[in-house]
Amino acid sequence: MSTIYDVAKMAEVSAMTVSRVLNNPDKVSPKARKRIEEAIEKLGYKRNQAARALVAKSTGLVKIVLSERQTAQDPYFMTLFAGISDVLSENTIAQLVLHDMAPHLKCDGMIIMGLREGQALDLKVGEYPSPVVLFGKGYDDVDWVDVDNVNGVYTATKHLLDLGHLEIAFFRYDSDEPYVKEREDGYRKAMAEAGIQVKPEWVVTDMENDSVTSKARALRVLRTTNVTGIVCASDIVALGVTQAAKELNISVPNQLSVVGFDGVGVDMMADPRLTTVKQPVFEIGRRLAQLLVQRIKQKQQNYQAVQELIPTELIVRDSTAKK
Amino acid sequence: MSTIYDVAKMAEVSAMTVSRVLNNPDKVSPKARKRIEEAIEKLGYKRNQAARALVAKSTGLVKIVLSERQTAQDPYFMTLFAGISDVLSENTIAQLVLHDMAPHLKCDGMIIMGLREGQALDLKVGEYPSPVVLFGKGYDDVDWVDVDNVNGVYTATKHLLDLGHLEIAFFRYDSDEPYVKEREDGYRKAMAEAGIQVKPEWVVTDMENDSVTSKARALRVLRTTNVTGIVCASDIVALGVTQAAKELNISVPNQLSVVGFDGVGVDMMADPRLTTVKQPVFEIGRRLAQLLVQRIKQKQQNYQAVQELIPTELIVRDSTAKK
DNA sequence: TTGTACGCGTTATCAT
DNA sequence: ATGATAACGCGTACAA
Repeated sequence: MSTIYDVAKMAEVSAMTVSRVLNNPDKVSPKARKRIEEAIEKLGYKRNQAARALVAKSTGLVKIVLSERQTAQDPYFMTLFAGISDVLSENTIAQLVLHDMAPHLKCDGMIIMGLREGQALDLKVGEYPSPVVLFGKGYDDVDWVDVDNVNGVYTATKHLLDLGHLEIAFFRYDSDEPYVKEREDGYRKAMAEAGIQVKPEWVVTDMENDSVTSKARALRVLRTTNVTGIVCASDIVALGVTQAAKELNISVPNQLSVVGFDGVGVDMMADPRLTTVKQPVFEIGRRLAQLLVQRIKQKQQNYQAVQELIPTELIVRDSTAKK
Repeated sequence: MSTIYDVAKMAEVSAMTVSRVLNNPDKVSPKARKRIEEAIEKLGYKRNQAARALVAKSTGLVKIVLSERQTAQDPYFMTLFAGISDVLSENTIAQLVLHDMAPHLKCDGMIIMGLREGQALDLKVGEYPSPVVLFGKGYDDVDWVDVDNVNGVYTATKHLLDLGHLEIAFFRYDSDEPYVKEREDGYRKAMAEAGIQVKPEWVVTDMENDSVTSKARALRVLRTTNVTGIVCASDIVALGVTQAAKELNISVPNQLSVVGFDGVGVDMMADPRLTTVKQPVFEIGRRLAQLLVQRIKQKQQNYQAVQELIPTELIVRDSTAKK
């Protein structure tokens, strides 16, 4: 593998001039530049990234941290990851996917999508030498990008209200992360605005985000209440609801309207296809990475944390109808 | 950021001894080692990967090359990618996702899943300084991993034959890649073994792997032939077939049995759920990466190309039944 | 067991 | 516009 010295020798200049052609071409005379470029071509010279990184004190590497649950099984995180990867690779930044912060490993930046169970994230400002971007609301003084959960479910609930539904339930599940609570807030906000008192039995929390669990709950609720609309904290929950309705011979959407949340594939697996609140997951991934790349390039100056809420989109399909 | 020299100073040894603790801990006296480890801890020392790479002439980087079509929109490639990423990251090898081979960029190895349209892959043995693993059958002297398409469809066809079907069609599509042809071969093999003459109108090639195209074709074929079983070159094709059957009031699986191929999500979106030939996509991704990592570690010795055919699994669901 | 000296390929600084 | 030199942090050969 040839080096700048080989190129320099062939072009009869010093290594420094070769380096200039690579980095500041306009600071080299056209004649010399042409000779050098030819030599580069002939020798098949490739920049040595390691050497560049060594002197630049950069690594060209970004860590992507996610919990074990956030894996290939989950199309949500795969899409997010694809978006991130897209932007990073555009910028020739390599990525390493990890399940913890791997503090012994130097990098130019980190995107944290989740941590290993039990690993609390404690980031203090400036504690990390390289920029960090979080997926999901985090500390006030750290950059993050999140979905606008409140507005998403608000819109979904309003959709049902507009269709004439009055008795609308919200099916949520337990989570240590705040997004489920936010979605509930969106529901409550829409109901309050419509002047409808939310009955306690309408807001049901289950342990798992899982269609079997959800189906069981739906059977229970549909038998004991008069709800005609159900807003779900996820498409998986909504899938369970459609299954329960089928078992009870309740027609969706004629007798029951159901709205999901996420829109990453499960929504299409339900029968009927779900009306859902779609997250622009790939775009969110891209945004996370863009923010980080920007930080890496601007290097430390101007540390006002950037925090963005990405809007969702209500996709109306076949699981909702007029009351 | 501290270096081995800082650690050395604090531990009152030479930098060399620190380096030994990092690489060959057993060649250092326990006392010195303990002091050094404490110093590392106190200083928060992190190895400089760039410096290591520079001297080791390695990059710690692998390129993943895929075509534009193979993106986030496609769960197949995302899953494959997730498998690759899984193994590489386990081995602390960073990855860069590209749409061409980026020859100006040095790396320790490459996994090629596809190339930009029109970019022919011409790999000559030993031409590439770093190891390459291909997804899909490639040159004889290059490592590759592929799905066992022939056996996959053979099994699927045999499944229909075992259910008593005799007039079985194969719906394929055009592709510049050989896998569709291989799937057809599997179909023909099973039919031949069963002693059934394949009629020309049974093997239908469409331009696109697309459910709309496929639906149109299915309408045509179902109207003009007596087939009771259709083996499809992909789940997307099979999805189109179920849609056509619904339109013609042909019951799947009572009047028509349909088998798909892939098993990456679309199979669950069809109504009824498809019997399909499932590829272990994530595992294939892992295997690709494992092979590459092995090559990188063993560095050039023993260059017998490794070529693996990964078996598929027939998943019987609701789209096939006895004739 | 431990240390010295040098090289890896590039770039920044300072000179010419 | 161009070049000489040092420095980046680590590993390896060799020496002690």
